[in-house]
Amino acid sequence: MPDQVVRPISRGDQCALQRLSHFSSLPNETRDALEDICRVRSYSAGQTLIDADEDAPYIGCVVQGFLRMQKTLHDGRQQIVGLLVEGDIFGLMLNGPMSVAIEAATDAEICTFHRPAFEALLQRSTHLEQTIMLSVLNELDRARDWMMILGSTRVRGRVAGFLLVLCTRFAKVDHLVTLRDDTLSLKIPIGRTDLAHLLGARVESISRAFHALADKGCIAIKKPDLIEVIDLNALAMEAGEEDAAKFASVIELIGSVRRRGR
Amino acid sequence: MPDQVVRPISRGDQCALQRLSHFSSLPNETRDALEDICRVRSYSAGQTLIDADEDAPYIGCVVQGFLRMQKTLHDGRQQIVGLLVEGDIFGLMLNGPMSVAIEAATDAEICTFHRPAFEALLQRSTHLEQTIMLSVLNELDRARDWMMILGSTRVRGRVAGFLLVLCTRFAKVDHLVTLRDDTLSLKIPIGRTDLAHLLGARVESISRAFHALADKGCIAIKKPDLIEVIDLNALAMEAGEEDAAKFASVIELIGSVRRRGR
DNA sequence: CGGTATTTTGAGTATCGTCAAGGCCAGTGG
DNA sequence: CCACTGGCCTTGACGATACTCAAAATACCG
Repeated sequence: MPDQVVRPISRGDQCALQRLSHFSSLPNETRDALEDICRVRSYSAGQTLIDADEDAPYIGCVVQGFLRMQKTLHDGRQQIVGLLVEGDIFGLMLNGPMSVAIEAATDAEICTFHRPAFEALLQRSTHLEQTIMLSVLNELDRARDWMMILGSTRVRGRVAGFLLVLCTRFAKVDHLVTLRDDTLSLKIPIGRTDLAHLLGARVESISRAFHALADKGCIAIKKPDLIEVIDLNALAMEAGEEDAAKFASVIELIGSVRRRGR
Repeated sequence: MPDQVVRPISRGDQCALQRLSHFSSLPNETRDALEDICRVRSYSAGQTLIDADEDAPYIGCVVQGFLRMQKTLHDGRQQIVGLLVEGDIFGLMLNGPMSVAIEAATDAEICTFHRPAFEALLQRSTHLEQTIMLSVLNELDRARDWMMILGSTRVRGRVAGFLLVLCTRFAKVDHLVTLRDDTLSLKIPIGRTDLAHLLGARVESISRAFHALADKGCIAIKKPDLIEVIDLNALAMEAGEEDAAKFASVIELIGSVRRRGR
């Protein structure tokens, strides 16, 4: 395995920090200070960024790619407790070491901040502190979304819920969600195995659930990791979602992104 | 249903804010300011504190009792995404209304803070902001614990995991966990129905899981809501927990509390 | 003591986990 | 160019588990 690439932020990267929505609203001086203590690291899929029960060596912010937060049980079973995407901040902790490991689910690029320097900056900048607070609150909300999904008794429901979360929370990320000729396409960023660990099921059940949803006419499986949403309402129904209304806005959002993009 | 009781903080309550571990470390002036904008409210079991998708009218802190955070699905199914206990803070939100409803699971007493006043105070006191940050990070950690539990494929495992969380995270609360003559007793603060909503299963499955754990010699069911832990290791095994070592410390903690208590 | 809510039990069916085998695809090396 | 290989996804069969519906037992409260 090649050594991870580490380099200071350079001219080409400066837009990187600005691109992340969290930091774009910061005053310039704070952002400059952040860039000073920022190093860019590249990881390849499968690499471990932070071991469980290890002091996180730094505070990180995902620039590109997907990370998985996971806990391992004594019997080797693994449970994914969250996905980190572009713009997400990790490595914050209360006191002791955090209890989750962080691995690259895909090739990934992240900004890292030396912990003491970052915390010092946090003290000085109320703006930054609020930004971080928002990030944490947002993550808490996402964690509750995962709980909702895991609460579904049927695996079909959990997979449907996952797809809907992809449509909403991850809509703005990369090119995961696209709308083309009125068909909504989803690129699933993680493999079936990870999906199984995330949704609390076995790989086979996940596979069967996908095909069951396809048979019901909710989705079409173009490739294992490329899903077309045929009937959003039916999908929401399977997930037990309260209302498909909130997805209409998503569609609109996607549409506007597309219009803006070309 | 009787009107909820609302009253300003009074002499007898002043210890309440101090008792909450979060606030005890605050500088006196900040705590005084908090007490100025604090009102005590009492709710009885089943009352709704905050509706979903409603702007939380205040920021709250549980003084006594249990609250449940829950989301309701269109089909009436409910999923509990967290329990709030003594010392927990709720009502913080990022922008829009929060997406969870909060109800009293038992009779409860809470401190409420007028939102604008609280947020103003938050601006002025870095100490308070850090306190809140810790609280949120802690809650995030708990949410991940719930995810771990929900990830268990067997209901038995989820119930076992719930009992262990009760031993650890809720150990310091009220008199939920007691050690008497070397037997560890747990008082389960919520009924089977809520438990089912929390663990993503049906009431009947929860009941069967309890009795299955009893048959295996892990626990003894004295009353439906009163459990004796017979074999902590076996329980941890059922939950798939990494290591029972971390529970040894809990036992010790309980022991010390008991010693201190009498 | 009665009345209600909660918990438990039972029987039948659907779903899922498990084990095993097969298929698809990309990269490798002949 | 093709066969081979390894990883991932899918499919099938079977046993274990959980959900559903219904009813009984228990606890709780006045």
